[in-house]
Amino acid sequence: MRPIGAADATCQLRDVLDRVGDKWSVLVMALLGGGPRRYSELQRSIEGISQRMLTLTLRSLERDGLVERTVTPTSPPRVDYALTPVGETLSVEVSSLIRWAEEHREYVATSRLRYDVQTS
Amino acid sequence: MRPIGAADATCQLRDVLDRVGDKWSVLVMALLGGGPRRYSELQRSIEGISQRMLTLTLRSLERDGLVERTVTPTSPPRVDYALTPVGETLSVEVSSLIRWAEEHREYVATSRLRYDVQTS
DNA sequence: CTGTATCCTCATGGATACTG
DNA sequence: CAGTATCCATGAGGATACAG
Repeated sequence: MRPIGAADATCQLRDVLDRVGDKWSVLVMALLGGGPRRYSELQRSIEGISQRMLTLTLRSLERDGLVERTVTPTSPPRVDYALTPVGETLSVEVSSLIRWAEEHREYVATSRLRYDVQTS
Repeated sequence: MRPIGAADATCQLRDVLDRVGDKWSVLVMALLGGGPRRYSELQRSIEGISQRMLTLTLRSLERDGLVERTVTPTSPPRVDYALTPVGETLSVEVSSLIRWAEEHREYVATSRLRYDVQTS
């Protein structure tokens, strides 16, 4: 069996997983799954994200062809972000991951407590 | 609408997503989804993981109640790792994420090329 | 074989200030 | 409003050596 995550030319699983696994992409994708959003909406909706990271995250997602950026050159400018068709398919996965996290965070918290007690 | 990822006591989405989003957990979970594995099997199967990170990843997953560790005190010792029932449910999500990555890595690669060309 | 212990590097990402 | 530019701290994670 070929090692998983092998760094050869055909399998750049790592590349894609790294992007999905960064700190903010999952949350951004999930939000855009609910429809297009403006830059400021995203910033308000995502607790704790800095301007810098929101921009970097959106640029990466755009670069990967998952998000589309639309500028309306009014004054002040308006920029909307929306999922591309492929982005939609990823947002489905991502939403289901978030649902898992919500459904099991209590179990995880309890497990951690027990583990920490037993190993201390 | 309450911000997603809010850091209050009831919503520790961040906590769980951080664990899932680290560099190796996803791959470990996916492998264990195929059944119990020995420490050395995991190390061989995951391209590029260091001993340190494999151990840390397994400890975290165990702490979260997602993986169970079984020591057989032979000489040399044998240690098997298996998913817990809740771990199984996560490994399903994770496998489906990996499948997405495999199915779309070509699209992502192409998108990146185009983006880099256009913005250079 | 299955780890632990150190050391050290580098990239992630936060804070802040500034701009069209 | 929607960014960019800079600086900087932190910690994730690799390399290596050692141990039960």
